[in-house]
Amino acid sequence: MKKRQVHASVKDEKLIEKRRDQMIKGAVSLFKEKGFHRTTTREIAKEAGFSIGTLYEYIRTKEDVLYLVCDRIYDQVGERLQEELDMKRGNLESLKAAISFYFRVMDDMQDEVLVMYQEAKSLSKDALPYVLNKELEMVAMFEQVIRNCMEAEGMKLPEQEIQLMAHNIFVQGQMWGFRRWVLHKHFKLEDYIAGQIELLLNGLTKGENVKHGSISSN
Amino acid sequence: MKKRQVHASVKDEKLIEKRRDQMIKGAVSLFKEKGFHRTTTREIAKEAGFSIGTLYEYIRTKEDVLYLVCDRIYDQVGERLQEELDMKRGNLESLKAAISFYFRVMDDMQDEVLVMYQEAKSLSKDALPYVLNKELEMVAMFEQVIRNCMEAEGMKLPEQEIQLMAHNIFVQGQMWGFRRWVLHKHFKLEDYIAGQIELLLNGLTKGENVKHGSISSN
Amino acid sequence: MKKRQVHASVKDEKLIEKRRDQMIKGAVSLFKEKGFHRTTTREIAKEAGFSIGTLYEYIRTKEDVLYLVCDRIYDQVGERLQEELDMKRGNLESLKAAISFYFRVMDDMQDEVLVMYQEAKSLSKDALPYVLNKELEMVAMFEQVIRNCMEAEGMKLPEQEIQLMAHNIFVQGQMWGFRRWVLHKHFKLEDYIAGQIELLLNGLTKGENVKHGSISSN
Amino acid sequence: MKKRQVHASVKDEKLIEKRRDQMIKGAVSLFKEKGFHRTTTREIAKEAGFSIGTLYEYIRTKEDVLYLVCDRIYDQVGERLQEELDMKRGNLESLKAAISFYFRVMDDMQDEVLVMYQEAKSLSKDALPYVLNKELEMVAMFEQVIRNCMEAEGMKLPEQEIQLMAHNIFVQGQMWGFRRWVLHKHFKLEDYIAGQIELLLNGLTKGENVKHGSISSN
DNA sequence: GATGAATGAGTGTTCATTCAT
DNA sequence: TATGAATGAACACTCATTCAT
Repeated sequence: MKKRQVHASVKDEKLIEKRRDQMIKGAVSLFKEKGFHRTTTREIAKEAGFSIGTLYEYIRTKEDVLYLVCDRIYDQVGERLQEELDMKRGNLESLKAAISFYFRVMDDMQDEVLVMYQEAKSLSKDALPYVLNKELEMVAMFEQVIRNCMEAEGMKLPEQEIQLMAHNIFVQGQMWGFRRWVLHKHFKLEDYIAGQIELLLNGLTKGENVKHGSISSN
Repeated sequence: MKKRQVHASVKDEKLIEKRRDQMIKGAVSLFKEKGFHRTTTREIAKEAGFSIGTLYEYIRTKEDVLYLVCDRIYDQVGERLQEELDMKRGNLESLKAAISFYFRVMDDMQDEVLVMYQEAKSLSKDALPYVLNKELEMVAMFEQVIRNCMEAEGMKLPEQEIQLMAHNIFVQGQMWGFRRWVLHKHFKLEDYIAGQIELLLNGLTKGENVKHGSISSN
Repeated sequence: MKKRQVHASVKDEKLIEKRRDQMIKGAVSLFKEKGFHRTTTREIAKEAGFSIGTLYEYIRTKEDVLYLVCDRIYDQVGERLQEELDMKRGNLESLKAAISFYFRVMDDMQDEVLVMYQEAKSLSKDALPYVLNKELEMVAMFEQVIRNCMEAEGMKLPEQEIQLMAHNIFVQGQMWGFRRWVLHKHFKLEDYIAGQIELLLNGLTKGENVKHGSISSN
Repeated sequence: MKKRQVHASVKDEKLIEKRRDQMIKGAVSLFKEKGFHRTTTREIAKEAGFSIGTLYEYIRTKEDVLYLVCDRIYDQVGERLQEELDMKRGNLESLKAAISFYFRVMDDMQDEVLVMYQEAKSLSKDALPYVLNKELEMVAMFEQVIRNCMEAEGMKLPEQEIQLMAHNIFVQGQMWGFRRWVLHKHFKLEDYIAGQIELLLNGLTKGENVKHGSISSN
């Protein structure tokens, strides 16, 4: 899916990049605090460090800011995840590592993810599919990791359950951000990661040594 | 946590109940379509079947409508779930039944849940805790079901993992609604329920016959 | 051509009529002074005697005000002219009377006509044809008066010249308003009327006694 | 009346001339399409072929552009008319020729005239008199042609009617442009010219052969 | 209790103009 | 002399809320 272009009146590409960086950074911080709708374009401009007129040299509508924010966040998460996955071979260990890495990224980008998560629905019918597609790509990455893992470990899981597991991993990563109000009270990141991996994978390791020894029947 | 009172100028309690029913019904339908911020109070009044003046006889601010909506939805979900749980004894089967029932309720109330999910963050700092608390109560209900189940089946799971699993169940129920754009393309409700139960519980049933036979180590 | 409806949020037709009267009166005065584009909606509201919010209860866009103004002016001019024409039989005298009457109306409504004349072009592609059509109707009224006159007096003029003469009369009426900066310096209304009638009709009265005796070939 | 000077930062007179030519050409085309107020300075600069910064090296305000445009148009019309009149002796034939020539010029410069006609009112109180004065000069030229004609043909017309006739000629020329939406549907330029000349002059030719034989009493 | 006209602070967006490079 | 990024005052329009009837 081709990247949706956001129009800028300014020509200098380097400058556009720089200004949009400022803009996105400011916007994320404001959106986190008060949400997209309660944030004014003037506030975004001010937070970014320039005037309202300048803001509109780099976007066409307020919604463009939201799109830019979502686009940026997905790119960053996606890139970091891709890098990690490229390095691994694809056995059970690397699945765990991928999940762990992803959860850490989500922890790292909590604010951004929370914003995107809550505000993405405000994107226009035009921009939304592009953003949703990025989600699917990330889910697909997890699917592939799971498949590689299954093969390496000689396991089998119905295709639908692989998809479901991938979705679950993806959502649980976000969950650490958007349910922080409760989760962070009861879990440290390490515990959350360990716990979720345990819950996700204990079925896969049935009959083997359960690493964290957390479940024992009888 | 005591119920937050929404002020009404009108005295007749029966009337208040009736008017708020109309209001909530209309609001849910509008919020679903365009979100809380893009819906005007006039539209809510019109959809509810009375004038803007009358609307303000039963609420003080627009946000009150959102609160009323969220409150109502949680109450409905909570009540239905409680009823179901009261009927069961608490073994593995009833855990599965509870999850299944909860997922079906979420499917049934998809629109409402989606709305609440996306708009709850717009609640004031005053109203939000009350609503979040309702979430916690529901999560706690699942925790209890899981604990009952563990005991009945003679299993053990660390307290943290029980909490985590309860959260996962809760979020996966919502997920069926808020990720419908992709999930409904690949899963029928029955498959989704079966698949999630499988993934959630396969670790608990290690060594037993796996019902859906979906996992087999070499 | 059916009347273009301007949307009002307010229901009470009497009130709409009253408020729009205020609005049009204020707008004409402002448009005359600074033109449509340099007049702000707030100024219109203020001049009309109510708030900006109230203004927008009776129109949808600023352009609606212009349309309302143009519509009203044409209606008034048209009605007054029609009344006059209905009373006359249609000989040369009544043609003169009609021209004279029309010029007086234009003098009376100078401000309005000037405004309409200069700002009508700012109407949307949607509203313009409706207004232009009203012009044509008025021109057609003059055509008919001329034709009646020709017949009554036993004269003949090619159809095209009748049309042209009607256009000329129409424009010369407006001209008294939009070229007032020069005409009013050199002519009193009476002189302007007498002079134009003389110039318009001297050809028709060739060979008869020329009433104002203004032309005499050696 | 001395020419109003428009300030330029640039010194090179040749360059100023060249840039303003570009500017005026672009502006006329834009004003014609969307009017003065709806045209932005950026658009003018772009259409002229240089940057917004450069535009402001040759003018001080947007209104200067309008003034420059109006000035240029009047100069062109005036010059062409003067040339024509200088060649004629001043009898009835040359009056007709002058009118005919003027109407053709107005047809030729329709766009420019329309623009000027509709937008001149947007000139500042400062610039307007200068432009209006140019109109008066042109009207005066017609007055003189008429007077010459009267004398040459041994006719008499009161001074006021000469002035009026001159105004009428002037306005009828513009009318061909600003009422084109209706006139061009019913008249070819030739017919319009012939018709108007007929109507304008038939009174003057009473008792002679009426060229187009269009009027006959009894 | 019900109505809906009135209000005006607030919002997204534009655009003439400036000035450092 | 030419450029175009930056500015911010100004604008059209919206909408939650009030209150007289």
